[in-house]
Amino acid sequence: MKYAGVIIDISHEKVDRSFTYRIPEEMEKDLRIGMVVRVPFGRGDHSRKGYVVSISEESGYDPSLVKTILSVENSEETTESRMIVLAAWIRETYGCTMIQALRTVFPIQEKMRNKEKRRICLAVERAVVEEKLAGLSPSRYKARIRLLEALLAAGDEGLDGTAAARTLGAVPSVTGPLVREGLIRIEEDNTWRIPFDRDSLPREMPKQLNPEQSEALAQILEEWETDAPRPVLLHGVTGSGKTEVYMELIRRVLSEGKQVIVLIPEIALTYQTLRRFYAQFGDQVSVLHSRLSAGERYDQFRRAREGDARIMVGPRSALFTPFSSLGLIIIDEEHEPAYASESTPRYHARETAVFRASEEGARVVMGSATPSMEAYFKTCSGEYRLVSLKGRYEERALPAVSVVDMRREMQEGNRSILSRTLAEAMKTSLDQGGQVMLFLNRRGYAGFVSCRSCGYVVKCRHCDVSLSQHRNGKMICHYCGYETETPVVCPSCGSRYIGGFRAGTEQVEQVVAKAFPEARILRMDLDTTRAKGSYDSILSAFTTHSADILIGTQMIVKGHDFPDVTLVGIISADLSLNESDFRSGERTMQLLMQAAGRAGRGSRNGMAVIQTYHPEHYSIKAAASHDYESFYKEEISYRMLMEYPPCSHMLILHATCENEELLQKGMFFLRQFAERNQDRTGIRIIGPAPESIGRIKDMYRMALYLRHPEEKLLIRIRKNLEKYIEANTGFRTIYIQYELR
DNA sequence: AGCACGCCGACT
DNA sequence: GTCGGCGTGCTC
Repeated sequence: MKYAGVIIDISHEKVDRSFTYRIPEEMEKDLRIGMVVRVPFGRGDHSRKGYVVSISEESGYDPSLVKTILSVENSEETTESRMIVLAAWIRETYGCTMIQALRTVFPIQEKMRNKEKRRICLAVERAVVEEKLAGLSPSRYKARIRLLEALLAAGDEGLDGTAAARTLGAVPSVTGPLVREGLIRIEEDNTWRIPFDRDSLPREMPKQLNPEQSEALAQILEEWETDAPRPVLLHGVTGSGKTEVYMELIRRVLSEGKQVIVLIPEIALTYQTLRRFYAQFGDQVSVLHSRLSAGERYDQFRRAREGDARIMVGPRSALFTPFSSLGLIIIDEEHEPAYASESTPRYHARETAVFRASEEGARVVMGSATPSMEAYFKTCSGEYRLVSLKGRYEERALPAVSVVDMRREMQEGNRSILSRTLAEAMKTSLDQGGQVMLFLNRRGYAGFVSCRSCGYVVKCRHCDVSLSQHRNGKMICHYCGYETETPVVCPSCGSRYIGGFRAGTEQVEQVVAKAFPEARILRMDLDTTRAKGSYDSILSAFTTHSADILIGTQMIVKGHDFPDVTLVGIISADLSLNESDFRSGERTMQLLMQAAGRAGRGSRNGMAVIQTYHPEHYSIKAAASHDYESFYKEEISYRMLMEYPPCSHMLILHATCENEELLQKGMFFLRQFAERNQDRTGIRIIGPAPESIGRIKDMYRMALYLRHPEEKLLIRIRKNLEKYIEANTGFRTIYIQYELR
């Protein structure tokens, strides 16, 4: 006997979960997830529409109470059913409950529920209502009086149907008689708001593609002509004009009558991206971002569903736009970590986009100047098609990059954060009226220990990642849990100048202020941008040249163009290079290339200075010579050797618990459970180890890593783990998330 | 959401 | 008593 999990198509929170139904034998063969069925529901066994969200052998509910599916309503694919299939895939691949997956795919839950967003309005003159009110017995018609009085107070606007039902008890048994009497009217709201000011946005004609761009376009179209078009990776240096190629592709897809999703990595870029797309495509463009109100988000999804919008621009979540005939998904800056969700389900937008596209017969084009190892790896295996866009737009030269060896600075007696090369370059730039950006490529907290004389970094002997310094003086590996004492002298050269490496923006600001007392300095980090609007005000102050030097973290290198910037200084490439993460080399290369790309965007040529204790490292050399391919070759051999993704796959169990001891015990059992699968499957287990931030808000955090070349096998092991955790009450207070990479 | 059930005041 | 409005809880 087979059973189906069905979500009832009633818009209400309390039935927002799946109900088990028996599948009649004759349906067993054809029933699929996402299909619309009719099921008996509630006391009266009223026949209702429902969506099949799961199919299983067990009922998981008292079988004597389980009812049977009446019929298949619609075996055709609808937009909604396709989104349910997508949710089922997310659940299967990344590990979460169906409800969590559905919430991800239909992110505007509350508003989805009020499908017929109703308003209750008065249907007659106020005087008539007042007269009626006076005639009603106050003790008998409490609910009606309450409603009518509220309507009188509300005026022409009327009341929101759902809100009135909740606060005033305006349920059908109350409104029904009043509607029949003709006193009130229930209206459906049918206008939607546009979450941006259309009139402020300029319009422009399509730009002519240059020969490079035309060639790239031709290659992509050639791929699209094949029987099974592969996802395309458009690899083009910053400023090579990838957006123009996207525009041309979009124009073609629109002319086929299909729709387009444009993914961008973060909100900060939304407005300027929207501007460019609106200029070309006008009202067909819609946006989504997290600052929209629930109502605005809902309206954008509805505009998409009803064909009013045909291009959706937005972050990760825009991937779930309910287009009926999706033709193309564009993923801009494909390598950005923002595409990986950090909450359950931890889906990756790139993979999810490829899945959605393959289900719906759409194409995927992703672009980057510094592709992720994952995407580039897939172009090498032939799974994706690589299209390169060489040469910078309008022939602007890439900035000259010089790498400064900080060990040498130290030996020659300069112990300042600023090398002599950087200080001189800053002086020259400022003297010539240019602006300077100083970049701290730090992602939060860097706890590594290194030697300032020789550059030695304390690393894990098993995992080849940096160890992190803990409060108790121990050094810990965040992958395998390996522990060692913090060295007092450098094990490599014997120097005493070994210790935690810390450089904050404030510290840099002080040093710079001392060295360049006349320069106007702006600092941009989490502290200075906490207040609302300060982000934009700092950036615009710098754009208008009311400051000479901008010091900041990651946030200063994204998006904005500063034409007067002639020098970009990277204070220490080691900050990201020595992060305790196997991606540190990749991230460093990306950040450095991006930062260097900020210089010389205007008419003047730019220059970048990278300070480091590892001038020989391939990530730094590649960034300095703008040579992605040679970086890729080095990095992929490291990933291959260490069996890190994309050469192998990794299932990460993130566990959180208030009780540290219980957490450790639980993780120990999970490791044991995994070990029982080890001989048969050959998975490699690392950890458990504390997460890089071992405690947040009094919750302890640990991770366990399982590696295997086969993604499918890890998914199977995850399912077994889920069952094991479910069956053991000891895990009740431990919150576990899965991440698959 | 929509239905049943149970409570409570009003009226035969 | 009992009728009917009204609040509450449940639905595989």
